[in-house]
Amino acid sequence: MPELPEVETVRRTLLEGGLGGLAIRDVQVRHPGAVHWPEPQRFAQELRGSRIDGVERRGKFLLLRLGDRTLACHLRMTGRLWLSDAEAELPSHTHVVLALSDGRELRFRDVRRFGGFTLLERDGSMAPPLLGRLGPEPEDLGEDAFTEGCRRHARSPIKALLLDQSFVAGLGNIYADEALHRARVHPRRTCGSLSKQERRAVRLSLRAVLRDALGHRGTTFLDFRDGAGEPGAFQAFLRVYGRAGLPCPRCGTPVAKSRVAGRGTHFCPRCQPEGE
DNA sequence: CCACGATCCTGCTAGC
DNA sequence: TGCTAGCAGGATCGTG
Repeated sequence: MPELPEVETVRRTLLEGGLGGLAIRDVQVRHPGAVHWPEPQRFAQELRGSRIDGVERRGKFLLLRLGDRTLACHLRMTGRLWLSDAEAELPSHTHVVLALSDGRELRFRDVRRFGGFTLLERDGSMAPPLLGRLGPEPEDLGEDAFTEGCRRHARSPIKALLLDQSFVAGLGNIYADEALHRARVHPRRTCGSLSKQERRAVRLSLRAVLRDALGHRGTTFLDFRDGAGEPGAFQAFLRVYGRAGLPCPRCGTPVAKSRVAGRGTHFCPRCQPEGE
């Protein structure tokens, strides 16, 4: 499940692969559900001939700058976006293919079909609603904003707040669990119950775990591949996510798993006590 | 406004 | 061994 470090790794590898400056020569929409706006025919028509001036990221959105327009892509659960030789076999579930001016292709594949593209209109309308109300990047999440978020959602578990993209952009299930473990805060603790020190620990842990994960080019738990088709390496450094029953690397207590905020949630019952 | 459950989708796997 | 029910979850929508 691509989160901030994975999407940023895709962005960097697409640029390293030379995507910047190429033009889109042709557009093939093989599954219409992968194009959220506009209708596939107009989508293809409008992209044809556009030059890719840059590749940016905001939260978990990849943003391809095309002159005065922007093509937004969200990978959701299983989306992949990568540069490929046109001759390479087309994998199953490849929903969109952009033929590029150097003969290669930018391909989008998404087994679970949750992800896809939105072409942002020049006037800013028809952006994915979320894109307009994304919270700050984790690096820019300050103490005051964190405190305010905890006040507004005082009765929610802290994990739910971390997953709320309008509070902070880019976190998903893996890094929410990992950050809370580093901060020694139980995922079910309510936002309103956190002390100033605990809020600070969570906020700084977010930055730390995302920085470490980016340094290892993201986590490949099942599906993730970067813009060159390569997996990440951070899965070897996960402390709780996907490690139910295995020893906590800090204290040796078996990692527990339960449901918090409707999500599978991993934590160390000793390092992250639920009470207090 | 806020909290939470259902929903989408397909592949994997635990369990019978 | 083979089948199936349940699980995985990011974001949205509807309900209370």
